Amino acid sequence: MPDPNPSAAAPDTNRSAKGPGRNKRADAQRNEQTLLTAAAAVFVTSGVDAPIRRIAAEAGVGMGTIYRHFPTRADLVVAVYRHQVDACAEAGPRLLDSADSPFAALREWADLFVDFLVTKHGLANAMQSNSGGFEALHAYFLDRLVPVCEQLLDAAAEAGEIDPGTRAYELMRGIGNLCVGRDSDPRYDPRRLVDLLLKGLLRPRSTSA
Amino acid sequence: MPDPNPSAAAPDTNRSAKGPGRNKRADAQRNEQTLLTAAAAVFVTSGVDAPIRRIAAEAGVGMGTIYRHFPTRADLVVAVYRHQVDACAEAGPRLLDSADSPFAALREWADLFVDFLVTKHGLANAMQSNSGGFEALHAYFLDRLVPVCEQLLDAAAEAGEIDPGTRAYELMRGIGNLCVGRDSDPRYDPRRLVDLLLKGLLRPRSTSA
DNA sequence: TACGATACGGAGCGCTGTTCCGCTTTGTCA
DNA sequence: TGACAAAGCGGAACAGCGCTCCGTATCGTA
Repeated sequence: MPDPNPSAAAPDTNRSAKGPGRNKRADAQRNEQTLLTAAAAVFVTSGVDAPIRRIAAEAGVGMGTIYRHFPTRADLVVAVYRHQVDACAEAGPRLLDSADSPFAALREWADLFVDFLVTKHGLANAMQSNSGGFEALHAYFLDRLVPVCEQLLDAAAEAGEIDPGTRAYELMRGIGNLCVGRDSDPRYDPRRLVDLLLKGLLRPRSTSA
Repeated sequence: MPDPNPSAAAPDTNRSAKGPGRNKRADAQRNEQTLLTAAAAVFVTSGVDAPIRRIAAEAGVGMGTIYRHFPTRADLVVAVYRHQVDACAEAGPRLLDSADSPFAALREWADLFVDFLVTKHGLANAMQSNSGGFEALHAYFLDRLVPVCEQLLDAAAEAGEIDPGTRAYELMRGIGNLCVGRDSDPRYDPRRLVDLLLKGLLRPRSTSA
């Protein structure tokens, strides 16, 4: 959690009143984080309509805890969304350090990104009402993630692994489009196609060039 | 789930093969009609997601009867849709005979049409999957209803109640658009606006001209 | 350490979709 | 006409869900 954003009274972009509890008890804060992670995992496998019970079980908490932190399903989905955006954004630089190469980092990052898209697409359905808030979240998504993706692309290009020229927005949108459709048709695995897309970025290996 | 659903496959001009059961027992045929009428009424007040129990109660039948006739909710919604289209189409000429004037007939017809739109809009949500079948149903809707509306408009124009020129498709689409949104906000009553729209067609009464 | 305040867990309620089977109605045939 | 299989009906019963409520456990503080 690199950005705990402690007690500052600054005009916080958001969460000033609702976000990760500022004055909450330690266990409550822990549970909130646990819930966000667990919900994200469940969303990936069962969609954003997964039973509350299942999410509670995954997190190892009672249902009451979920309802206390996130009174409505939309609240939970939105919170997971933001959490995932943040996690994805923070993962970029970290992967760049830990992975074998910038391109490897990009592939790992894309994997996280695909997980996140499940939540993102589910969000649209879960928020048919207040579409205004949805657009704000989309803007947040772009602000945070495009630069990270850009950074990964640049690093890979600088390392000579891929040709420069492909832009982050375009790539992210392409990945996003590959992931539309909530069916679990075994004949269509978005992840496989995303990997293909990424491999397409690669320059021919020097051995063959 | 590529379900081999025969009802959505062929947009049969009408009931030649699937409609009100040809070889069914008399009581079964009666029940099917009763159900279609009852479901339509419930849809208007509670939307297409109304509990099956409520529809069964409205029709005065058991739940088993609904499931026997319409295995899935989509089946029921589609059947109601067709039924409503037919009813609306047949009501046009009848109202022209029975109402005080062609314009009065048009207003009454519009009232039926607004009821029907609830089902129509619900249909889009209920058929997110096989959108192909949906387009076929929409075509059926246009084929059957536009001519009827045209007839009503022409009759009113011929009687000198309204100015000629307004086309049926445009009017129907206008009414349809006034009815979007499923909220039961008391501040927005589509029916009131539709009535306004229709009054707008009227020529000034001869007394003032 | 002692004691509110805070948060937790999950049993319980009411609602839903869906199935299943004993009973009723219908159509037919002698 | 009466009898009898087949077709159809009703609704109890089951399973799964969202959501609430309150006795209990944990935390932070004096």
